[in-house]
Amino acid sequence: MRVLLVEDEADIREPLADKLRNQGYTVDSAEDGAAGLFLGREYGIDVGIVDIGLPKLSGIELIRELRKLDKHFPILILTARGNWQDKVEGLEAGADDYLVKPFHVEELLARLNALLRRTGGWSQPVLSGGPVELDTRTQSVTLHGDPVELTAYEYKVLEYMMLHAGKVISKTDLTEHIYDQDWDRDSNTIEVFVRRLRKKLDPDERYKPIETLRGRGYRFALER
Amino acid sequence: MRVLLVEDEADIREPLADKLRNQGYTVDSAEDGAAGLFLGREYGIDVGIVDIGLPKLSGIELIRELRKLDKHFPILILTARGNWQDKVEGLEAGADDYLVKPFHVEELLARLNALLRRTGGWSQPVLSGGPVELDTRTQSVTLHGDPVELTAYEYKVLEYMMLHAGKVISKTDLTEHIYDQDWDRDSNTIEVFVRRLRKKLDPDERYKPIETLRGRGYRFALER
DNA sequence: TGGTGCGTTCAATAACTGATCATGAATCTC
DNA sequence: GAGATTCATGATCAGTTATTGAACGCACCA
Repeated sequence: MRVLLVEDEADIREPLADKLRNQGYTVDSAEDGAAGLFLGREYGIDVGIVDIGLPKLSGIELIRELRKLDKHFPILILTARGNWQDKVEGLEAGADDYLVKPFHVEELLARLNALLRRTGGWSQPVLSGGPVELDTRTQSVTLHGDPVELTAYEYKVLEYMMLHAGKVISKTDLTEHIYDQDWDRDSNTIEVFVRRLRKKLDPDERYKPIETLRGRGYRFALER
Repeated sequence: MRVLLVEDEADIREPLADKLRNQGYTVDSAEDGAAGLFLGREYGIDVGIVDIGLPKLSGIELIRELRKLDKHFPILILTARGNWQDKVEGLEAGADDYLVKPFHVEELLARLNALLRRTGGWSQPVLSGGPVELDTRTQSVTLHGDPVELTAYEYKVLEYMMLHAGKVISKTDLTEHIYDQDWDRDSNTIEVFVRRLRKKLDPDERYKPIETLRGRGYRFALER
């Protein structure tokens, strides 16, 4: 899950980004609207958190621009206390929910989850495909009901694949959704993770949960 | 268990806060409604004790604001003798119980416990996971039915983990919920507590009640 | 005032994980 | 079918993170 966080106050942005990463999200953060727009356009963002009062390009304008670019990931806006006009304007511009500052990080997380669930990002908290089940709440994975130990990155790769089960996922998609910054193109890290996942999820090579589509990417089998 | 205590009279607030800490609660106290609102929104509060007659923002307003922010932790209000309107208004605003001043600390504690039990703050008074059981009422822990002696902080760590059994709990989560002020320290205190807990709860390393998720945190095993 | 308990800190080691490399297999292009 | 791409795979490495035993120091109590 890749989050775009656009907030000018470092005191809010940094700890929030930390917390989000902590929760397993991949975070792109920007301190002004222009940078936010760039990130939102360049990367495959899954959900946005946007402060309304931003330098360079206001949050409202940022959202309008993103929507104009056909970027329809859900957006949660942050508004200062009492500025309810901002809130209304933001929602009209295409935001999906709002939160009044100051807020507690826990609250934002709850809202974010609710938003993702509502908009179908996480349609269900438990994703399943054949014998493998992934619970996004506990970040745990089971194979035939038995727990499977995954490392942080293995989990991220699998989560993204299962979230888009049945769809072809290119390696750049994966890298983009999994790493905070851009990454070396000529590294086979993803292949290695896929290899490890296959080994853990299908040791006998019977279910083949992850197909390879040469030249295009991978696909997580829908059902079996 | 983190309590938000909002009371302007220091003569009542301070000893009460002490007593609560004494009982194992983590206490955030504020002397006016505005500060209370800030704390209530900033921290992950589990239960609130709010005086109705507060400066800056009345107890009633405070409760309304908190509820508006989707903060649904149970709240116990304190009202002056005879002001039964306050009581009614408070309950209407979203409080869950009330206590008339002056009161005995013991009485408040009893009410608080009853409230927590009733509202499911402690969904159950006894949390269990595998061979270990934790009774929040007596703050006692048993392993296979045999009592286990824990220090105050060991207990807090365990309680928080068991309250969120199955979920990944980062070390920052733990520090935030366990210490009154979240001072970010770059120390390994949490690791040490986890170590001591493991030693006491699973001396033979057979049940592994506390899993480590490297880079992510810890997880208390759901069942075994 | 000396002892005890407990939270914290320190330091050394152990374990893990993400990245990389090297090599071989599969598939595509011409 | 030869050569080029792309992917698979096992091994290894270096940096990070967790574990662990011990010691420290403060508060409390007798």
